[in-house]
Amino acid sequence: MEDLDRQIIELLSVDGRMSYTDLGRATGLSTSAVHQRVRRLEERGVIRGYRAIVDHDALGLPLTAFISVSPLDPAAPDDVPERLTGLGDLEACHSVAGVESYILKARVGSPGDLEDLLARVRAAANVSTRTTVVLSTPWEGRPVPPERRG
Amino acid sequence: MEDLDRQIIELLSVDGRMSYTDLGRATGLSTSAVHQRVRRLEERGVIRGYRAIVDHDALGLPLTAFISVSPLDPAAPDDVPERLTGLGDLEACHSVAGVESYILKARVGSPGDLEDLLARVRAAANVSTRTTVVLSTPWEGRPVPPERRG
DNA sequence: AATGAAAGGGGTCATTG
DNA sequence: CAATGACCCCTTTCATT
Repeated sequence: MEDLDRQIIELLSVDGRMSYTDLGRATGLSTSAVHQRVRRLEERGVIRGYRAIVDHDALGLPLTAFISVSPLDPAAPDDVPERLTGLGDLEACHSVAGVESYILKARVGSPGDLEDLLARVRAAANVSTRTTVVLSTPWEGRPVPPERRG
Repeated sequence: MEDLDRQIIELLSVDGRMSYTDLGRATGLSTSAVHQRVRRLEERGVIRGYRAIVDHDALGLPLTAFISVSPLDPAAPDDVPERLTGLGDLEACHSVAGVESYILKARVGSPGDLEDLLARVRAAANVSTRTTVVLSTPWEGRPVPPERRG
């Protein structure tokens, strides 16, 4: 990973809509050179896409929760992620090393919606759940800068 | 929140670099109408920014972990988030209702880096930690669609 | 609040070094 | 792999409704 690529990634992590012209000015490359590098980063899967960062409160989804999941039948084949896909309200699904098997991140509108979601999760994947409600989020989604080599 | 705004937000959540022209085509609005709406969504703070989504493996940060944090001195003023800001490697900090006080999300390069980070977290905020290592991430950062009204 | 037009700048590609 | 130049499309603004 070249230094120029890391610079470009860092800039696009902070402002995903920055123009190739501005990226060029910031990196000392021409517009088309930057464009070429970005295309290659996208093709290689280093840059996976671009997203608008949205305020969940404004969207009517003020309640965030982490749901830890344990399969009830340890003998059953583990297809929990597949069963939870398309359930809605779930932003992430991590397989973890710990007491439980998965950690889910949920965004809902109200405690009632969370109650509904938990019922749907348990039913869809045959699991028990342990839920941790988020009270506030001092910071989130902060881009972790790419590793620098000495 | 109007339906057109929700449509625009959904489109920009999936492709944060979509052009105003394409947004117009997708929503049936003129380019300038879309542009005006996006500007207002940004000004109101509904759209908080745009980010490139980056593959952490490719950046040399293949190890993700959730760190649950408990203050050692419950009498001390709670400024954990401030103390952890700028520590690096931390992507998020949530204040939570549960046995522990905070959940942190970390991205590091190796178990050794995680060990270092945990020491820094404990020292900086005077806390004990409980860490859950992520083994794999079936999905993450999936945009939760804005609430639809019946 | 949306439209359409006009002016300027950026994206895109082929070519060259 | 980067730079240049040309062309086209998009962005941006403004007057109009």
